[in-house]
Amino acid sequence: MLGLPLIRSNPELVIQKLARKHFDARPVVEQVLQHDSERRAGQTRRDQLLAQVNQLSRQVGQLMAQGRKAEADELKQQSTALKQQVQDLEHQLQQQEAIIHELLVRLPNLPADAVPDGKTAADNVVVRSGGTMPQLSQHALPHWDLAAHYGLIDFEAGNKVTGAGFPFYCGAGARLQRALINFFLDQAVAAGYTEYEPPLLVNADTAFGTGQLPDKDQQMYYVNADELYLIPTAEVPLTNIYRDVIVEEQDLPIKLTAYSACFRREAGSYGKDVRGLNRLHQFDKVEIVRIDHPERSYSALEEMVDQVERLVQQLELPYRIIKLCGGDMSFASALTYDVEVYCGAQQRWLEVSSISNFETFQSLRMKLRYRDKSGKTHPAHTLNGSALALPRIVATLLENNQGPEGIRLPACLHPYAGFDTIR
RNA sequence: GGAGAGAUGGCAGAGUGGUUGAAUGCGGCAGACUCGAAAUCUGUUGUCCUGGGUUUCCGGGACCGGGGGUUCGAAUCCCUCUCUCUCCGCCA
Repeated sequence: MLGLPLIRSNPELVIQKLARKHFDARPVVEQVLQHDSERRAGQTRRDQLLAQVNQLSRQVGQLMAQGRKAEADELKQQSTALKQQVQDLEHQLQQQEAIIHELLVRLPNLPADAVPDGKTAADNVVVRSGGTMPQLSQHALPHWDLAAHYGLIDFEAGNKVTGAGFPFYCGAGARLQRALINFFLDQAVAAGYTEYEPPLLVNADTAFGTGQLPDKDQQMYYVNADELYLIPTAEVPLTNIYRDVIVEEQDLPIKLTAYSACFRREAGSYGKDVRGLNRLHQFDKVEIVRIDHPERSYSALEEMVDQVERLVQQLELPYRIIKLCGGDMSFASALTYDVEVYCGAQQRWLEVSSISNFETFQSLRMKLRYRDKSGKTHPAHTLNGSALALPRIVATLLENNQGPEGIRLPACLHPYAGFDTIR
């Protein structure tokens, strides 16, 4: 969420920047300002009254110690009279704080200045691209046909056992999953990220901290009996390790990585978008998370993009890196790069990674701060990215590398898979 | 799942109604000693909200797991929730 001091000191800037995300912030900002000034006035009054109460209580204590009970009783009555006022003010303050919080939580993050103008995905900007486009024959098959032909993925069994979007990987297909996960994790560790294995279920505070709650609750699977959410990405548990934490400035950056299964309800998706591996309810992903100093967070973002770029290069896939425009960015992000790979048989670009700087948006929600040399605390910047999400990588590897002898794997995967071609 | 114990500042650990934001120790920071370090000594050391001055300043308030209550006054008493530990049961 945005910080109250920012809104207080520069409401027009907030409104203006959120307009670039095509969000009309004016009504919310104005309400925030009004409730905030009322709240502060209320607090001042409450604090004054409480100071009196505290004063009286101290005097009562002294009088009692001296055995001057009658005088003490008189002061007690004065204090009791103040108490009702304090309680009323207290109640008002709590209400006001709740309202302000509700309002603040509805405001998206401000886009960075580097974010391109635009409303939809069509306005995104291709930053750079690489790799060579596959030369496939007319008879090239989409990955779902290839997966069936080589016995790599059993969609039907998944449908029966769970439902659509929960496939089984089998044989070389399962082995390929494991190979990719290990390759990605090894690469992340080599880049200085500490490997974690996170819980797959998280509580509501955690889901709130990274911004999944309250607005994206329909995208998460929810376990009623225990009030827990299945994670849509390892970002959620990883970043929340640092919820309510103050880190020392010299300990930044903090770099975390984890493999996890990810669960998404994907309500509202349909058609070719959900065919085969294109969009699943459960999928595997290696995530990288970084907590960094505000001055360094944008160079950190570039580093993370480079890291992901090296992965798709090693996988020998044609790719492009895209900077999302204001209208296409997520609620919590200040700047997002997507990495897409070209999937030859389907003849379409598929998003395999999304790398974002959230600046202080998540930190303010989860009270993640760092302490500078002078001892002051400031919200840290948080970033994360997929490095990488597996299903669309698998789809693209299968489609682009198909040939008469089978499906070739890129060299980087040979030691991990234990084979170089799927036959 | 059953029974019991507990949750205090970065850590350890006192504190059962009255200047207690909280003893003591460790750690951290600053200073003294030292060529330097160790040891020793001295001082200092939490977070958040808020008023005023407005770079280091001065005040008010809140916070001893979360929430609620009793009281003039609660870390201390009561209720409730969560979590941790020990024992029993079950189990990968």
